[in-house]
Amino acid sequence: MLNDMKRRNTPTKQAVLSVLSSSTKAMSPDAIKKKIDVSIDRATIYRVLNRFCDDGVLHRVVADDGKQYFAMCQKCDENEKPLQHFHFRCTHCETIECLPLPVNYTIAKGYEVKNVNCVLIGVCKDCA
Amino acid sequence: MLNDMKRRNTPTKQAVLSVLSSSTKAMSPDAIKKKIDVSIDRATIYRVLNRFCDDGVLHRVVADDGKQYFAMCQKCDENEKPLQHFHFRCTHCETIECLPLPVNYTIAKGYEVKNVNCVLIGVCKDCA
DNA sequence: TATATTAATGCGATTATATCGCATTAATCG
DNA sequence: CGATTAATGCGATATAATCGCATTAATATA
Ligand SMILES: [Mn+2]
Ligand SMILES: [Mn+2]
Ligand SMILES: [Zn+2]
Ligand SMILES: [Zn+2]
Repeated sequence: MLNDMKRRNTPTKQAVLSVLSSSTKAMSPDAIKKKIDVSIDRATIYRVLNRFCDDGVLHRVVADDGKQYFAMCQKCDENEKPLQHFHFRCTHCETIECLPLPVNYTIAKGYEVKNVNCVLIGVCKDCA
Repeated sequence: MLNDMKRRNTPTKQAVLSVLSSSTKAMSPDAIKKKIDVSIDRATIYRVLNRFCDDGVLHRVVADDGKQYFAMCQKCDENEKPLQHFHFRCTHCETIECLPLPVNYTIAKGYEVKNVNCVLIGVCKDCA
């Protein structure tokens, strides 16, 4: 937990985590909502996802379609930094996946990189 | 020109190009609009920018704020592919710049990368 | 130069994503 | 059980971007 606010365990949070942990892909709030049987308010979904990101449970990718996608963090527990990796958006099956491909860069002196948001766009191996 | 549709030369297009060619940064449609003296409709700005992207005159970056930014293409004339490079969004001065830093990746076999959208987020050298 | 063609524009409406305020509900703890 | 307050539902709101359509004007042609 990066945030010290007390969190409560709720069915909504459990359901969201359940959906994302059983997915190999990053998912949009709407796609997550659709995967949950019971009706959950849109605003609640967003708030749950944002809190999980704050807490380092999930990470967020903004794709080139301007939308947010969420996925489980792998190395986020432990005090390790979350692994910065590329994402892949397949224009055919319209999915976004976390690639096991770290983002490497050698940036000019003076810049301070705090975060990255990197998406490769094309056709995934399942659709090729 | 990647597109064979006949384009007409208009004051709006000239103004947009003038603004972007005198900027080292990628700019949002709204920022571009503000830099132009005469009033131009929002929809027109978007259409002009989209056409320029289609024609390979400009390229588009979607930042992690979900917004679109536009910048001149360097290697887009000629029949060369446009250079795929990282961008940098400074959270302090709120600008987005094209970095002279190519995006390199070795992706698993089967994937076909058609485009990239890569943004590094942090504090730029002018703000550090 | 005058006229025809149609790309480009202005304007309003529309779509879509995401957030916010506030009253209510319910998780947690003593 | 009762108190505290995090979490939720609902409606309103903010913002980005696009679309339909009538009008304007850039360009080509006579
Ligand atoms: Mn990821
Ligand atoms: Mn660029
Ligand atoms: Zn695919
Ligand atoms: Zn800066």
